[in-house]
Amino acid sequence: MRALKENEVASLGDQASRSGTVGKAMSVLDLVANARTPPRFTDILAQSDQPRGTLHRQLSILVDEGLLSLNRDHTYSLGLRLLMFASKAWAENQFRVIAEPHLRALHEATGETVHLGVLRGTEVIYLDKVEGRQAVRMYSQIGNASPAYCTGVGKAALSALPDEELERIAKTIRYRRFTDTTIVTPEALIEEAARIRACGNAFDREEHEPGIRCVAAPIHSTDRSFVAAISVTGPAYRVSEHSIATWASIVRNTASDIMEDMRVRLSPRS
Amino acid sequence: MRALKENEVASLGDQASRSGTVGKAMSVLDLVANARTPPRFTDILAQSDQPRGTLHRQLSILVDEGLLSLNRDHTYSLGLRLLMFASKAWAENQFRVIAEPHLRALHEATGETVHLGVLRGTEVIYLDKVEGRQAVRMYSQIGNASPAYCTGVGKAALSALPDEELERIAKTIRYRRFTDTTIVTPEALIEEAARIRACGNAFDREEHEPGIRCVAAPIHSTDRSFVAAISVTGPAYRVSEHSIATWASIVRNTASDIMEDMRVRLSPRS
DNA sequence: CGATAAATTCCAAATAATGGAACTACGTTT
DNA sequence: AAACGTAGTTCCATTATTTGGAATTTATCG
Repeated sequence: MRALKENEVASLGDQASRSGTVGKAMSVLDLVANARTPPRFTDILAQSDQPRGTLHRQLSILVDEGLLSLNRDHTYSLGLRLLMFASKAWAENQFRVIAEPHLRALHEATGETVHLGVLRGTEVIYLDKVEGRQAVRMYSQIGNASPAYCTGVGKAALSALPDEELERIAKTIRYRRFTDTTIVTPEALIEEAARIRACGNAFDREEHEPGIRCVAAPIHSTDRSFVAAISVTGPAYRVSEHSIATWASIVRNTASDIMEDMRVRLSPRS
Repeated sequence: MRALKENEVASLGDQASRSGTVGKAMSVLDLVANARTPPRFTDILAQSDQPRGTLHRQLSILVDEGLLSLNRDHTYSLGLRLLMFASKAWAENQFRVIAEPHLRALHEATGETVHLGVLRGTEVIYLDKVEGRQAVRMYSQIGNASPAYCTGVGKAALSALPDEELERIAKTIRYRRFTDTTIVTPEALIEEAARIRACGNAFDREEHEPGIRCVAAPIHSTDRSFVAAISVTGPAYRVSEHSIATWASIVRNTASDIMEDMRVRLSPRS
């Protein structure tokens, strides 16, 4: 059994395998989702802390429910029902709906790719994306989770958290150096958040991927229980430091327009 | 408790609320997903056959797991974790990956929107879409479920089912007349499937939406345990009956190319 | 402010999940 | 071809989780 102490904060971010049946089922889904290649029963068993019989039954249930699919070669992949759920989750997400026209406007103004991401634990989940030529696959990015500490959207969102929350999360993160400029300590991250609060923008200066530059600005609900961010991103060869600096205020303004719209449209009784 | 007889086929398609804890949880998700507007606790309670206490705890668990989110006004919406799962489900779906280049080629050849959908019970779920101008929102369609009996992709997929399966499903469907030409009886649907089998193409002649025309062709695994279809769709004002007829063979050929690719790449040990 | 409805908490009873072991299917080696 | 090993599946008494009615707290409206 998974050692899980009294004070189980079990905050999301890592694979939280709670005591409940649903939680266990989700842990199994996570295992399948995070596998490099569709795992076989034994592969999942090795990763999981559950006995054979139990795991097997859980998998069967997930397959029956359409959350997993069992391929002919006995490997498991995520099921189509998840797509159905996600499609509705996305289409009906009020925040996304409200932000959408602003994202389009921001794209018009800058000509570069615009992202909308929300913070979930130590990660940002991309909720929307507006780009010009559809060079990359559509659906790409949306739903993707990236580390918050080394992306423009992520750092902007973190900066909007209350101090204690920020500190707690900064300590929770397991830092990994992606490039020379990646932030790799809680202290540096908290400092960076202070800078972002001061100027209103987060910058990603090739901290996650070399060759990618980005300006972002935070968005939050009035009580900060919900934080998100928008960004403009582009390849370094096309987007100079100067362009980035120029866009900073437009991005900030777009962010506050979105917040204003949220305040109005998500007020008491909408 | 939900009356659910001995012979509970409980085939998917309608909201299958099984006995298991996970099944119940998914039923709750379905209720939220199918609500017109984010439901409050009481709204869900009214739809659900569960007692207050039980339902409330289930909702709490789903919120904790990130499958639902509880908005400030006490309404529930689908959670972001579903987006994360779906994003991986989509990106890693082998069938979709294999089909993708063929869909692109088909779009090049026709200039109209190409869809890829798989059959799930009485519905088709759109797995991919290739279109020219990104007039409509990206993400649109993908993950959407539509009735199989009145869409090109759906009818094509149904035609690929073994006879007994087709018959069983034809009887399960609850038909609804969308337009003048909508098929509304099991018999008519089975006849239509026979026609599709004979010529290799399904046509949607404004059966679901007026003003929309479509040619489709079925795709299936060798054992037909998995059936899908592709289609070319366009507005009637731009796409004549004649264009549709012209594209029929290209669509069929694309479908068989995809099947061939599947046979090769999804063979015993890939 | 008081009244009413909605949301949340509680805990003994009911039920579903557990997990070790036994069994089957399949592919590999001698 | 038989024996072996590995991967997958089934079984059922035990155990832990879910259940659900009622009581409590919190929000909403006149």
